[in-house]
Amino acid sequence: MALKNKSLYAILGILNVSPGTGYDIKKYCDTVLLGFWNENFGHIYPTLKKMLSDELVEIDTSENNEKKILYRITPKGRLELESWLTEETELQPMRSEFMLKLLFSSGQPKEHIIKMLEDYKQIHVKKQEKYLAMQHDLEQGIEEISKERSRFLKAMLRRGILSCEATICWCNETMDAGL
Amino acid sequence: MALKNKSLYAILGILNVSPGTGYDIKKYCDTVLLGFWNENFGHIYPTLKKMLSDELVEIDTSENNEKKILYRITPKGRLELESWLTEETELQPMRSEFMLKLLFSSGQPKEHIIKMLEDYKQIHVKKQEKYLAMQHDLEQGIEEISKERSRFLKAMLRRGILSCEATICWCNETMDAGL
DNA sequence: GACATGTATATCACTCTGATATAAAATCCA
DNA sequence: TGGATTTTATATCAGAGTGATATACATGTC
Repeated sequence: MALKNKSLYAILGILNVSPGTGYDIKKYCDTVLLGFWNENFGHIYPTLKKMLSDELVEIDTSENNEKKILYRITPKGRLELESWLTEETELQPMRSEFMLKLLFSSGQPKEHIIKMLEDYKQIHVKKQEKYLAMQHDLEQGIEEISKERSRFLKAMLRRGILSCEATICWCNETMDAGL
Repeated sequence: MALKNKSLYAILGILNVSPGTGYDIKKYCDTVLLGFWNENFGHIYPTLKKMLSDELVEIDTSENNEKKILYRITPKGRLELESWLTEETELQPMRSEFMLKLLFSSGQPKEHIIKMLEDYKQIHVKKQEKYLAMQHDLEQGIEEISKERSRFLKAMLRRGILSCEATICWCNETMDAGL
């Protein structure tokens, strides 16, 4: 199977919520997707152009702001999104620079390894706090979202919180064990 | 800062354990690194060539198996590895296709979403079982490794186990909540 | 002896990344 | 009012990283 452009599906999914510019798509990834999906302009714009020629998206001409290009998903695009949504997801390979570095740190002084773990822990403590705050806001209903979508967002937040929890626990455990 | 070739550090770290071929490096990633670090031949071979011209590695001519190219880390390479080992590690962005798909599945039938979660859970149950078996083997001392390195391997395994645990818990919780 | 698997190197098209350039509009604040 | 900064917006580039594929010899096995 040929390599698949995954950004295409992210874009279809986002435009299916509401039409938007390339910039909007990037912003959506950085906020709503809670860091679970990274996207770059250097990939968004060329992909949008390709999607346009493949008729998966079209340009919304209602708002003709010269510079701004508003994309909308087409029925063909919705079909493509649906087919991705129903197909099985394979686990993608990981590249954890931290874990790589840790394994090769067996010769490093103990204090340095403890510092590594402490820094890593702090990053996840901060991340978890951010998720908890967002969870709180979502429960207070500060932002206007449909009940349906809010359930999915809550599940994603919960995932982030549990994942940080596991990492923090592991850091503590590993530091207590003396490496 | 320019984009950094991380494979270079993985290769330096591996060759610092013992000299090896490009093939050995790939095998090390697939086994010892427990899936925490993915590497491709398509990147290993060109990177090794570049490292050779940068004098970070050299060719071990003791075993002249014609076809086989045995690389060894140089003092310059060891210096480069050391500098990477002591510098801070930033958290790299994530791309979880599963989480992306989940968020866009709010319109899908409930049974389909439950199946998605169940499949995802099973993948992590299997993965955790594999880690547990390896942990058991390591404790039995089946493989010959130094005490020092074994401590680091145990920490990595523990990380994998806890991470799977968190994912499995989240899947159960999310399925029980009915979405 | 045929067939499959493992070891080994290499290349290709394509995906993805982060830096950088450019410029207009909105916001800040003094 | 005006200057400075931030936000919005598009675009390109070199280089990192991916997975498929080709080739070929060695080893194991049935």
